[in-house]
Amino acid sequence: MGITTQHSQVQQLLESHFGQFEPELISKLAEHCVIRDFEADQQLMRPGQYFKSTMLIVEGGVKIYREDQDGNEFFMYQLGAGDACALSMICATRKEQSQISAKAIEPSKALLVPIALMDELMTGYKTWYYFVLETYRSRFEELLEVVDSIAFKSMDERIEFYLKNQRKLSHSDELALTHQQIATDMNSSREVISRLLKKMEQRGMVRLGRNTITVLF
Amino acid sequence: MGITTQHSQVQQLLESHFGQFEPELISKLAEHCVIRDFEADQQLMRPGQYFKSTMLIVEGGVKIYREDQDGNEFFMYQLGAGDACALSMICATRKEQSQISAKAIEPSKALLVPIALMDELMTGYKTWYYFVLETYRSRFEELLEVVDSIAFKSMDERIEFYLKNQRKLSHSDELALTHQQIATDMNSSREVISRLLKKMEQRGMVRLGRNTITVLF
DNA sequence: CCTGCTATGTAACATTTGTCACAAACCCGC
DNA sequence: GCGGGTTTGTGACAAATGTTACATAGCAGG
Repeated sequence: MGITTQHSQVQQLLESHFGQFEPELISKLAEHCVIRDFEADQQLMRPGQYFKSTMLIVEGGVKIYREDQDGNEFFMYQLGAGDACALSMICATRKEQSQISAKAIEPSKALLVPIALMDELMTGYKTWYYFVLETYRSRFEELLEVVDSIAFKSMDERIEFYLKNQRKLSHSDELALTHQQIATDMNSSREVISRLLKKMEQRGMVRLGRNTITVLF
Repeated sequence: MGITTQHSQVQQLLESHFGQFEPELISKLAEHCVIRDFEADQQLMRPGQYFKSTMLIVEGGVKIYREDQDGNEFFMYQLGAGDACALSMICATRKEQSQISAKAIEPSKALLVPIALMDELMTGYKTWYYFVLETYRSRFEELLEVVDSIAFKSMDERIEFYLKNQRKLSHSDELALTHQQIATDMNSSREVISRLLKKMEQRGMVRLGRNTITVLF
C-alpha cells in the first residue's frame, strides 16, 4: 500500500522491465512516477472508478475481469511485469470511467504515471507511443480470443483454453487452482467444472489433486 | 471497386465526416488517400490478410465479425461514416495480419490511408492521434459489451441486445432482418431465434413480419 | 488421532439450447 | 391466381449446461 518516490528505484524498475524505452523517457518517467504496492487479492480497479494515472506493472500479476450487475465475474486476461493496463492508458487521457475490474493475484508492484503526463509522453517519445499502441493492440487481440472461446467453443474446450492460458502465465504445468476458482473465472458452476475435469483426466489430459491441476497436453 | 484520386472529392468527404481533423491534416490526407467503393455484401477484410492501408468509412455501413475455422460467424460491431477500423490502424503500423472479417452491409465508400503515412500522422497531428486512440477505446468498449452479452446473458437477453444495436445502427424501429441472419450473426440456429422471437412477440416486445422485426421496447 | 474445514465426486433432475423433420405462410414473377 | 422459392412456425427429441443435495476425501490444528 505504501507510496514511495525513490527515483533511483523507479529508474531501475523501468530499466529492467521497460528496456525498450529511450533513456530520456525513462528519466522523465522516473521523475514523475510513484511506486505502489498491492497485496495478493487486492483490487486495483473497480468499475466506475476514474483513472488518475496509468499503471505499469513491474512485479507480480494482475487479473483483468469483467463483472455483471449481480457480481458474477468473467476472467478476460492477465498482466505481468512489463505490461500496462490498456484501458487505464486511454481512459486516463480522456478522464473516462473504468469498465473493468482488476485484482492482484499475488503481491504486486505498479508504477503510477500521472495522466497529466500522457499527452507529453505520446507526442514527445516515440517509444512511448509505440508502447501504447502495442499494448492496445495486444489486449484487443487477447479479447478477440476470449470472444472466440465463448462464442464458438463448448465448455470442455473452454476449460482447455483456460488451462493453457494459466500454464503460460505461471510458467508451469502444475496449476494451483481449485475447481471453484475456475468456475468463478468462467462464470460457470463448480460441479460442471469438476465433471468435465474428471472426463479430461480419464482422457489423460490432466492429473487432478487437491488444489492442483497438472496439465499434460 | 473503382479507385479514384480526385483530391477535391476526398477533401470534401473528409471535411463532412471528419470535421474534428485540423485543416492541415485534411489536406495531408486528401493528398495521399484514395477512395474505394464496395458493393453490398462485399468483403473488406478477411482473416490472414495483410493491411496495406487504414480505412476510414465515409459512406454506408460495415459489419465486423469473427470467423472460426468451420466458417461460423459471430457479429461483433458495426462501423458507419466517420468511423475507422481500429485493427487496420494498428496492425497497419506493425504490418500484422488481420484477425477479423469485415463485410459491407450496403454499398459503401472508404478512404484508404497508406500505412507509410501513419507514423507521420501520429506524431505530427494531434487530432489524428486523438482520433486513433478514441477509435481504439470505443471499439474496445464495444467488444467488452459483446463479451458481457455472451458471458453473462441468456439467449433471449442476447437477442434483445442484438436488436437494440441494430435499431441504433439503422436509426429505425423497423429492422429488415430474417431470423436466419440473426442466427448467423449470433452463431445460433434459426429455430432457436424464431422460437424466442415468438415469445418476445407474445410479451409485446416486438412485432414480427416477413423480413421485418419491429422493435417495441 | 480426532475435529472441522475445505475441496472434490456424483447422482438425479431442471433448464436451456441445438437439431431434425415437416407444415404453413408469404411473396414474386409469370 | 398458380407454381416455386424463401421465410417462418412448431413439435419431438438430443445434448449441453446448470442446480440441488449429499457423500467422500484431504488437510491442518489442536
